Amino acid sequence: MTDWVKIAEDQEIPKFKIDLNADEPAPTTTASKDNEPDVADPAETSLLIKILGKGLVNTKQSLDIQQKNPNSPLHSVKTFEALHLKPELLKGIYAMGFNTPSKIQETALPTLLADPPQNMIAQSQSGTGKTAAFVLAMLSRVNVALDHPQVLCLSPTYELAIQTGEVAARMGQFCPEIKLRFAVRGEEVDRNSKITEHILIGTPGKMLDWGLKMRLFDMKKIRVFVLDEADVMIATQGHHDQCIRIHKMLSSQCQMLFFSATYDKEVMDFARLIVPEPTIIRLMREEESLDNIKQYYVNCKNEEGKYNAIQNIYGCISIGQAIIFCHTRKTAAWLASKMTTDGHSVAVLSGDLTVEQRLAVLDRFRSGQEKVLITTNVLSRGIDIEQVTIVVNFDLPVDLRGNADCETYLHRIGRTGRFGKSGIAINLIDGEKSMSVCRAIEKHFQKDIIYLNTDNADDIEKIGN
DNA sequence: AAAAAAG
Repeated sequence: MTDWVKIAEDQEIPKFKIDLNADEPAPTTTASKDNEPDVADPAETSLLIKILGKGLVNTKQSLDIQQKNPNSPLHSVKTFEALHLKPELLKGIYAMGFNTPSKIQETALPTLLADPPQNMIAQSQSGTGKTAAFVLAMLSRVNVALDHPQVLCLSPTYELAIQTGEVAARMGQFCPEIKLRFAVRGEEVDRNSKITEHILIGTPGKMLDWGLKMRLFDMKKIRVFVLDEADVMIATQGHHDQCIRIHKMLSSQCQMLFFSATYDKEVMDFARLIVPEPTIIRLMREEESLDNIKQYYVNCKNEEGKYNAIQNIYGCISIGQAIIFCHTRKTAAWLASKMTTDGHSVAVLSGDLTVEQRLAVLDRFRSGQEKVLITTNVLSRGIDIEQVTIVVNFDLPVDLRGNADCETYLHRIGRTGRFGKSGIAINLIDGEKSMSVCRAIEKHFQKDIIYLNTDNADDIEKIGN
C-alpha cells in the first residue's frame, strides 16, 4: 500500500452530519440507499452534510463560513446574472447558448466565484456543464494587468486539454485581453523567455517541464488550480506523481478545484487531505447518466465473432455516430485495419498516433465526416460529442488483475446518452471470463444488461427503441 | 493495459 493511502487511514476526520434543508424528508435518506454507484461506503456519506435533493454536500468549514457570512456561497443561483460576473464574461456565456445554469453550475458557481476563494471537490458527470463551470471560475479570476500565468488547468489527456481550452476560448471570446496557452505534447516553447499567458491548460508532463524544469513560470503565482478528471489524476496508478509534484509547488493561497465524474473512497480521502477546507459537491443519481442508456451484451465465440458482431451492428449506425473501445492500442489498430479492408469507413485514435494525427482524427469525427471511431481508454473520459448514440465495448474494461473496471465502464458509456439524450451501449462477450466481468458490471450498477443477438436483424432493429 | 513527458 502506498504512502498516501496510509496517511489517509491515519488521518482523523471529524464526523458530523447536518441537514441543511429542514423542509426536505428526514435525513434517513442521507444513507446510501438505492443504487448510488459511486457512494460505496455509507460511512463516507455520514462525514458530510448534504442538501437533500440538490445533491450539495458540504464540510463543516464552509458551513461555518455560511453562518458568519450572510452572502454565503452556499446559496445556489438560478440565473447567470445573479453571479455578478464581468459583462464580457456574461456575454460569452450567452454566446455559447447557455441560458440558465445547469444543476452543477447552480450549486458550484457561487462557491467557485466566492471571495475569498473557496476550494472545491466536485463530483459531476461531464456533459452536465462542469467544464463550463470551472472555466468560468478560471476566466473570472484572471488579472490581465499581470503578464504571467495565474491559472493552471490539468487534464489527463491531450484531447481533453484541447477541448477544455476550446470552451475557455469561446467563453472568453469577449475578453480578448485574457491570454490562454496549451501546455501539451507538441507545443514548442522558447526556453529563454518566460511565459506571459494568463491561463495554462495542459497535461501534467508538459506543465512540470515548463514550470519546474525550465522555470518558465512561477507556480507560486498561480491563483487557481483546476484538476479535471481528478480521480484518475490522483489515483495511485495514474498521473499521481506528476500531479502531486505540481500540487506541492503551489502557494497556500491558491484556490484548488477538483472535478471528476466519479471518486472512489480512497481517492476522495486523498483529495480531502490535499485540498484544504474544501467545499464538497456531489451531484446525485438523477443526473448520472446510466438511466438513459440501454445496455446490451452480445455472445461471441472469439475475436472473429466479435468482429462479425461489429459488422452486423455497423449497418444500424446511420442514426448517429459510434465509438468502439478496445483494451489495447494493438487491438484498436487491428480492428480498424480489418474494417477498412472490408470497405467500412472507420477512424482510429490511440496513443500510437502523433498529436497532429490525434487532433485531425477527432476533428473529423466531431464534424461527422467519420461515423465510427475505434479507440482505447484514451477517450474513455470527458470527450463531448453530442451525436454519439452507440458505444461498443469491443473489450470490456478491466483493471490490472482482470477484474471489472466499473468506473471506466461508466465513463465509457457516458460518451453516449449525453445531455439527457438516450444512448445505447453494446458489450461484446467472448467466453466465461468476459461474461463474468459483464455480470459484475451489471451487478455493480444494478442495471440490466440485456441479451442481444446480432445475427438476428430484427433484434438489431429493436435496439433503437 | 493506457496515458502523460524529450523518456
